[in-house]
Amino acid sequence: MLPSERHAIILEEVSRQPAVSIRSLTERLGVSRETVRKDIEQLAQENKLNQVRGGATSVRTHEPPMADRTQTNREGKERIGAYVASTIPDGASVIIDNGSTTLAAAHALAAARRDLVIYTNDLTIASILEPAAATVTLLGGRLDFSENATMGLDTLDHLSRYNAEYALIGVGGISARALFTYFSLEGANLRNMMIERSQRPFLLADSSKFNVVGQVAMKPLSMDVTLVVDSELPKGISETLRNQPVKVVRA
Amino acid sequence: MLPSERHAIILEEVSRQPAVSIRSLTERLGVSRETVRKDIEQLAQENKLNQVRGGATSVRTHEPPMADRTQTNREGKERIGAYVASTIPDGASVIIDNGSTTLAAAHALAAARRDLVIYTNDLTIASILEPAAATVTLLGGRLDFSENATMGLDTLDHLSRYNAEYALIGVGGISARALFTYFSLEGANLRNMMIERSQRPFLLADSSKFNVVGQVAMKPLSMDVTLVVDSELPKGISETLRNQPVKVVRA
DNA sequence: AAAAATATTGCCAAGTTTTGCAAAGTAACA
DNA sequence: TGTTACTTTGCAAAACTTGGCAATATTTTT
Repeated sequence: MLPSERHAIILEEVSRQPAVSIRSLTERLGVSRETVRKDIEQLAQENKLNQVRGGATSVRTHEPPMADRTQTNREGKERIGAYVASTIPDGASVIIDNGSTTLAAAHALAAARRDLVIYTNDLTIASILEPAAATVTLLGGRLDFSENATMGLDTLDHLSRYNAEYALIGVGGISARALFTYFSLEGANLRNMMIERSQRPFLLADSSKFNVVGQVAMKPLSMDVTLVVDSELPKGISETLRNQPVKVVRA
Repeated sequence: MLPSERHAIILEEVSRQPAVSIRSLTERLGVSRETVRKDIEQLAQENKLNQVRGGATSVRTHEPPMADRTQTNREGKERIGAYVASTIPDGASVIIDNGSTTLAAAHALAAARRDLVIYTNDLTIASILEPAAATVTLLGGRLDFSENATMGLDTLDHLSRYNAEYALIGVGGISARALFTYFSLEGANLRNMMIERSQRPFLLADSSKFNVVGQVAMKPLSMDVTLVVDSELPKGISETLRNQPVKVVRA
């Protein structure tokens, strides 16, 4: 393996992903840790990438604006994310919707898994999952800038062509009165179809969603789903769920 | 083994792979290290390949990564962008492909226009155009991370449902020999359809694309297009264009 | 939550291998 | 014999590996 070859490969990796580790590069390139480190050092001096502890990051400033939602009950979202990442095996196909909880799950997947086949309407999630994905398919449609995700009939139509093993779906609210609810019809329709298009759908709801009622209810569940929560469900809700094909898991 | 035979083999190897080592060539050719080195030295002088320590690399197989391309001939790209922004009226519908030249055009449009209806496969362009757009439709498909754009059959299929007044389309290269070329078949197919799907297609080519030949040629033009350039076209190219339905505009 | 144990990483200094370069040597051929 | 093409040789420079150690993260234990 020629030095110039290595440099090209390193740059390619770092342009495809936000970051690469020295560890992974030593395997990929078949050279020692030090050599990789020096390669990175060189490339960093040419401003082709940023050298960071343990590896390198891409030089481009591609930092999407993070909504406030990401911060509410962050720890709970991370626990939920870690749980689903441990459940989904390498190489699985996964549908992921847009939202702050699914974003946390995407982070966990990106760190833990490989060779996933991803379908998502969320641009941020699509970018994050690069290191863990064999392919990422972005669902087309009208772009909703506040969500940084696609929406609308085109998105539904595009999704309808796929089938995946897993689906990760956030909820707008979960309550005894209306069960799973969302804040827009488009969002509810999309999530309904995502459930139908997967063999093992996971609904993700951190505690900030408990007893929240959105304007649009989800269609009655036609298949078994797993609800992943970060803390115990309020009594009323868990009792209502008994009559539903919902298995509750506490992460 | 004749020198010319060796040269042919070396060039073939280097065109098949991004790089070859002297070591591997000595085995393949059955000659000494020094002979191979001198062969490479000669070929490098003829610009048939690049000499690097330990071997040789192909003179250019891939399009340079996006980060670099945005910088090459930036001023020219900006002039082209300003021109198309002045041509396209408020409220128009526009198809835009992914690329550094179209990115510059998107910047200009974002600053100057209102209420546009945008269709694009480029995530960066989609984000940039938020202030200028009534709606942005992102074409779905497999995400190409190096381009930050969607590609593939799904993208073609999604695009096929739309019609727009304008299209802004970059080229990989423009030459007298092969006319408009791209560096991937997927990219060429997508651009072909973009032209067909618009009433007034614009091809954008800054001077860094002149006399560059990509691997894939564009389909013969079936309708009138406007080619926007930032400086005078080389003689050979402009003469070849006389027989084509191409109107050339210098921005 | 703090502290201790463990693992990872950066950096440096040998030591080894590979490579580039130049000069001398050899073989083939007219 | 002289020319050309290639090989061989020798050496210095560059590249790569190895091992050690300190700094920094991470995990486990308390």
